[in-house]
Amino acid sequence: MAARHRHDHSLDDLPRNARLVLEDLGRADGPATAYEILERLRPQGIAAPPTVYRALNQLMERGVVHRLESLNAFVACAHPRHGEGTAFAICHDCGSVEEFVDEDVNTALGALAGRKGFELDHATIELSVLCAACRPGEGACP
Amino acid sequence: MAARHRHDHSLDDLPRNARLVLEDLGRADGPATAYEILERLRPQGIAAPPTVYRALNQLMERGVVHRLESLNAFVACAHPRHGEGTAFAICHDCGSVEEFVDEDVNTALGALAGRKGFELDHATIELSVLCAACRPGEGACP
DNA sequence: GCGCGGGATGTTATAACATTACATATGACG
DNA sequence: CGTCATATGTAATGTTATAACATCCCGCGC
Repeated sequence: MAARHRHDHSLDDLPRNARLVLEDLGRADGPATAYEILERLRPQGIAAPPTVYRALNQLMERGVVHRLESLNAFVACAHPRHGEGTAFAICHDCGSVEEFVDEDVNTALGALAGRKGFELDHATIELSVLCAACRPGEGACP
Repeated sequence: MAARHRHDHSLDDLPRNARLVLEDLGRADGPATAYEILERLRPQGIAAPPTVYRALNQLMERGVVHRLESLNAFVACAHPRHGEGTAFAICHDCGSVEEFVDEDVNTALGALAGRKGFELDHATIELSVLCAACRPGEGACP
């Protein structure tokens, strides 16, 4: 692979608002609701919810942002290019989120769907956990 | 079973509103939002959202109702007494929901949590699928 | 250049989902 | 009877998400 192709999912060709939102989520280093993003980007000229939701949809289509259904919040993807099979562990004490891709889980879900005759489109896997740092005896969360 | 014990998870000792909501979800035979339930139970004297949400919380505590995070909706539990490890397949064409408990998936998730040092509290597993009836060549959905 | 088409954006309003806060009732149990 | 816990009623509000419509900007064929 010589020179740098302009490949399908380059982040360089993001629309302005999507780029702003992605940068904001990157700085946040954790989940954020659409309205939190909105407030933080008001100085940048983002003024209303549809602007944020449109940007988030564009980013989710590219797979660089995920929606956390159990929080109604969004996170920047920690493993770009993994595409499907992403799962999240959400600490119910400190709110930290860890993203991972687990082959065993995906295999089991694929097998399950197959047995039932379902065509699997997308899996939402969100674990409510107590993270290592928040387990008893560890002191406060990060 | 001699005389009727008052055991922990009897449905007989549900508060009035919880029983109404559970019966409604049973009749619905599919997911319903809190506001849909509210509208259907107005004739029974249910008048405001908190009444419905309180009843749903009581039912979820007993494990006889589940919340579908990806739909912001609720379903009566199809497998009472299974407790944890419940997953849902939601057809994005016809909206039907199937609930199941899969040991392989639960084992894989448990192992994953263990490796990461998480204490697993609850898993949200929701599959967006095309159900057998909605797959191409099958005609319309139920 | 000009028109035209599609994506992106801006803006107002409203829909849909959920909770807070406080008042009132009901029923078990000493 | 008092009081404690649970359940309920009700108004207001908070939070999340979309609809609907106007406008802009830019690439492309002519």
